[in-house]
Amino acid sequence: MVDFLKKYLTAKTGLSEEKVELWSSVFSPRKVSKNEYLLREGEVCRYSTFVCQGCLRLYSIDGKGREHIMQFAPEEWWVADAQSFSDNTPSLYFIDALEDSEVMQMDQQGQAKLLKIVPESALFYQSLMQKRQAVSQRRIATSMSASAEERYLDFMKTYPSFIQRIPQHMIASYLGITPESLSRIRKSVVSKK
Amino acid sequence: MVDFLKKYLTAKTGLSEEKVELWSSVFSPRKVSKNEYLLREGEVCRYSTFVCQGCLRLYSIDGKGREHIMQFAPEEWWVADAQSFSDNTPSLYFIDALEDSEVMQMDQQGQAKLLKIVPESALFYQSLMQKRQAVSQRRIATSMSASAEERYLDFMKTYPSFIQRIPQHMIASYLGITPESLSRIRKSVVSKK
DNA sequence: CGGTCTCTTGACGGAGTTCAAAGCTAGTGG
DNA sequence: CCACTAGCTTTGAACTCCGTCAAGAGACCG
Repeated sequence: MVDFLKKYLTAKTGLSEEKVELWSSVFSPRKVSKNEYLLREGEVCRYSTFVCQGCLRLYSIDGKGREHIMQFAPEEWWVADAQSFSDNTPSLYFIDALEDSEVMQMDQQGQAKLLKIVPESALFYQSLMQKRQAVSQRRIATSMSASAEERYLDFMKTYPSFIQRIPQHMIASYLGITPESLSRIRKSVVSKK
Repeated sequence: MVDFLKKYLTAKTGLSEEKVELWSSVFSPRKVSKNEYLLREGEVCRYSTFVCQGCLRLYSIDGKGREHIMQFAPEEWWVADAQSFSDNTPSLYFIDALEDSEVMQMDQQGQAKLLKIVPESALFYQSLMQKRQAVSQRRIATSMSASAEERYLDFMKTYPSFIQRIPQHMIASYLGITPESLSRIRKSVVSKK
């Protein structure tokens, strides 16, 4: 579990073994079983979470009680409500596990300590944040310009591995459509081929 | 123009006069006339821009030739394609001026220099980035859960000052609806009151 | 097995788009 | 300083995509 994180950090940052060792030392392993929550709306997000095994999701629930999935997080993904994590403000989001999962978690003190002992980490997290922002921007543009079918095809192309293991109705929620619509879209996509 | 930036930095960061002086020293003033471009799709975004006077917009153009506005930037706002700016990759976006404007710009070298001479700036930009991300997340959730009318009312509540000076069809573009729809929504909102 | 959760299918309705045209407004040049 | 044009906003009518509601078929788990 720790090894998975170390391997990831080495691959992504190219830092020395000692640095990677220090970096991963601020994380604690944790097992999360399916349907277990890591964060609920109204709570403060205490951890930045790295997924070693399994799959999590980040989502909100709107005024009409409907779920809207913002992010899926399988192996090698990070999840947190960054705003809540760094400002200690109550989160608007939920995080839970779609499968039995193994994760590594860092709290705020850990983050602060990490910045001191491995200053390079700041750059890494900044670039991570930037990529996340780029994805969000793209998603906004797509939700405005593309039809439900185009969005589904785009999703399949971008995250082909997600199709296998994530339930249809959750993909629908991510795409901003109903499960019924997604079912019809899939049918029509297949028949077109 | 420089003074406007200094005043802003002092208010936002509470740093000393000398630090603010150093900070603003990495910026260059620039006048942008209405409809002038600061960035086009395919170009690298060379500057992080702070608006002192006027109003800019950040938008994309989709495959069908339609504009989708991602952000308006009046006084005291920052605009840039952060991804392109830091990675030197071609941007997917356009930035242009809705009004004759005065801005302060910092390039990558300036940013690097700034980090050395005013380390506190890193925290500031990180938090800026985080807020931007929070706004994007919220916008995604809203675009999935709310009707066009709800989105318009939400926009009016969140950015009341924009209504006065930004053309309707651009607000429609920001909201992801057609100008015709926005016109009808406005009519119905007025008649309800 | 039995019950719950997930996916599919059908019929219908409604929010928003598209296309077309007409009024308004504001900027420009003579 | 007025006249003219180009762009912005409004309005109408027809259409379309997707949501809603309802019901049935599978699949998974205790």
